Amino acid sequence: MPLTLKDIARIAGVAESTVSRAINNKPGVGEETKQKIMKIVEEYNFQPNQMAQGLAKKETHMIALIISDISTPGYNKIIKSIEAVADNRGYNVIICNTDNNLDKEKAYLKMVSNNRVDGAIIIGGELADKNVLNLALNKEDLIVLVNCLAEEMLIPTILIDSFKGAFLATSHLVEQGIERIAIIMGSRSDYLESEKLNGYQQALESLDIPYDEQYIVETDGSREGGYNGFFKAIEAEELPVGFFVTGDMMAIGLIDAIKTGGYFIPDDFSIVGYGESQITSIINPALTVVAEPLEDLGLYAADYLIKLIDEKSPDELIKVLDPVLKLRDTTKPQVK
Amino acid sequence: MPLTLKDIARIAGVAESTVSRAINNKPGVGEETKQKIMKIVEEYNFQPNQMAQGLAKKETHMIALIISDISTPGYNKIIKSIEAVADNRGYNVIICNTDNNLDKEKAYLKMVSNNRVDGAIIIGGELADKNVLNLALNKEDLIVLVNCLAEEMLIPTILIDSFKGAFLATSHLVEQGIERIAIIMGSRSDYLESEKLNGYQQALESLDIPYDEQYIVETDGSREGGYNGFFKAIEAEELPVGFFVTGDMMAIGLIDAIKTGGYFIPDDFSIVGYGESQITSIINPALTVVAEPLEDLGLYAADYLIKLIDEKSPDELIKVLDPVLKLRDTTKPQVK
DNA sequence: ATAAAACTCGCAAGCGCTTGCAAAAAAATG
DNA sequence: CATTTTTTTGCAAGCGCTTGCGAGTTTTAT
Repeated sequence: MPLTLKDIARIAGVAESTVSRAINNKPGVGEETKQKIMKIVEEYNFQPNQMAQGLAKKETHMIALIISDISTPGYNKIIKSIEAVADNRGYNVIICNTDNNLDKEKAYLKMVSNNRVDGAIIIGGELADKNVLNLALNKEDLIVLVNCLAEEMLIPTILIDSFKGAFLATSHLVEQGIERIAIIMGSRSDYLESEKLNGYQQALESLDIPYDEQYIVETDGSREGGYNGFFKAIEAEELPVGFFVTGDMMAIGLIDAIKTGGYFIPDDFSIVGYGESQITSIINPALTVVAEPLEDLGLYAADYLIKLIDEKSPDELIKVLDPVLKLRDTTKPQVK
Repeated sequence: MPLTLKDIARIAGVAESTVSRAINNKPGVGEETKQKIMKIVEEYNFQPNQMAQGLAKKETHMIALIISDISTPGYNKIIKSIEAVADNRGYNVIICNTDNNLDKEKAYLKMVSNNRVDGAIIIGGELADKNVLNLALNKEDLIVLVNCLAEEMLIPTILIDSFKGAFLATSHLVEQGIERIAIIMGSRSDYLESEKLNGYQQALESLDIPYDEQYIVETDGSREGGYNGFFKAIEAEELPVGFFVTGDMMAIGLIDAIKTGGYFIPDDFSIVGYGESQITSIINPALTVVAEPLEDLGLYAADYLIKLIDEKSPDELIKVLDPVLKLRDTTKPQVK
């Protein structure tokens, strides 16, 4: 049976309130008494009951981490960094896997409006459903969105600049001497995907390279999608020689397809991927990618949320992080 | 401001206690009153304050998930399945990444002895440090160990039969007509690794194949370890033609090494890996592995812990799950 | 009909902590 | 030294819920 405040108070020969104040560094307790109390707290390794504290203070020191699917490659990095800063600031993070189930999502969001957690971080795609958010949340609920956007809702959001990433990727291919570049992407209706498409287009445009709809292959984002995407892409009148592929799994499929076709990378085709799951560095050849700073993403998100909770409102509502190009083995300068 | 029990009681025109009993399905409240109350609860979407409930009942409905490193490939599967059953049974899981830091681990374990969570699941390697466990835990603390062993401590444990897995792997290689099999493994001092070594030996022995210390390569378990392991292994007098490699990352390194050496898989060397991170199915050639039923692992662990919490003590203290062989492309029958 | 048993329900205490307020003690002032 | 000011401390209420117990009500048995 753990010790209680009362026990400590009795041992120290002071009132509970004094102990409480001492522990929480509140003013109104003499230096001497404080020392004495802290020594006892130390000695008995006293830790206040979080439930009671939560009840009294109406804060839980917990944040919810709402994700559609924990196993998404790369997300573990985000989770890890979120956990790290949370832990560091005295918060626990409880993980909420929604399996893309709106009901589960709503239920989890309810946790924040019911003050079961102090706030929530929502990661990923379809989650930022406006209706769901509207329905489940109150005005004063604290949440931050990561890598997804709930337009018009004025919800703090951290995201990685997909446009810039795509721009980088495409420019890089062009710099290698490639002009016929196909983009293998997920659904255009996904905001982040459409941003990538924009970046791709802009890059081409700014380099005076004609843009050709034939080179745009929309897939379901899966490995198979990438695989089939290759064969779709090479149906174009002029064979594309560069690929910008917007997702890890698609990239893997694409590489499979290219190899299956008997071609070589990067000799026959150059590829730039997008994302930074471990996988891409492991496959052979190692994929040149636009890497997302996932740790930073988690870091900012957690920091932001905790600032919100501590009522130190952060500066910007939307924080955009820059991706960086990681050169590996799927691109190389073309010899003309 | 969320509704409270008192509000509901007022609305329903009954006492708080009655509402409480109704909500918790406790006896002592008439069917009619109960209906009425439940209707109101429904209508107002009332959810009891978890803090208060926790305080009063001394249970938190939270379990801690203590892991050395969340990003370990494959662990996301365990986490996901744990979260799934926890959610299903009305528990939240809070994740605790220790970074292999014993102090952090101790701190997290304190959460259970301080009743901040109802129990904990500890996943993975060095965590089951007897001293730490002893120090941090009380007799009545509820924890279950996953894939690690705290000998002599009588702590419920779920693990995957490494011995059997290694046995399977080795036998499979032998069945392909391979006799000179090297094992690329992590540290012998790791319990699970040593079990794998045992399984390997036993398999050879049972098939009357001589066992040769030269074929045993101990590494640090990393990708580089696997890479270097290959070159170490082929120093043997007689070239091994089969490899049993006990970890994903090592397997990747090993494959790299073999390719670098200009050899082909599975023509020159056959490989059986161990583990079931996504990675192994993605690399080329896809790795034949002893797959660990990670989802089941999480599932059992969570179920076990919650049973413990609900005081329905499960049958066995130690549950051993069987791994299965997944045939892919790194082994094939040898033509003699 | 009345006594006994069986339910239903409400009162009130308590879970362990925080915090406003007042009392007591210490320090500063005239 | 008395008085005011400041600091230190303790009392007690309250956070929202659970639960033992007793009062009130209904049912069953006699």
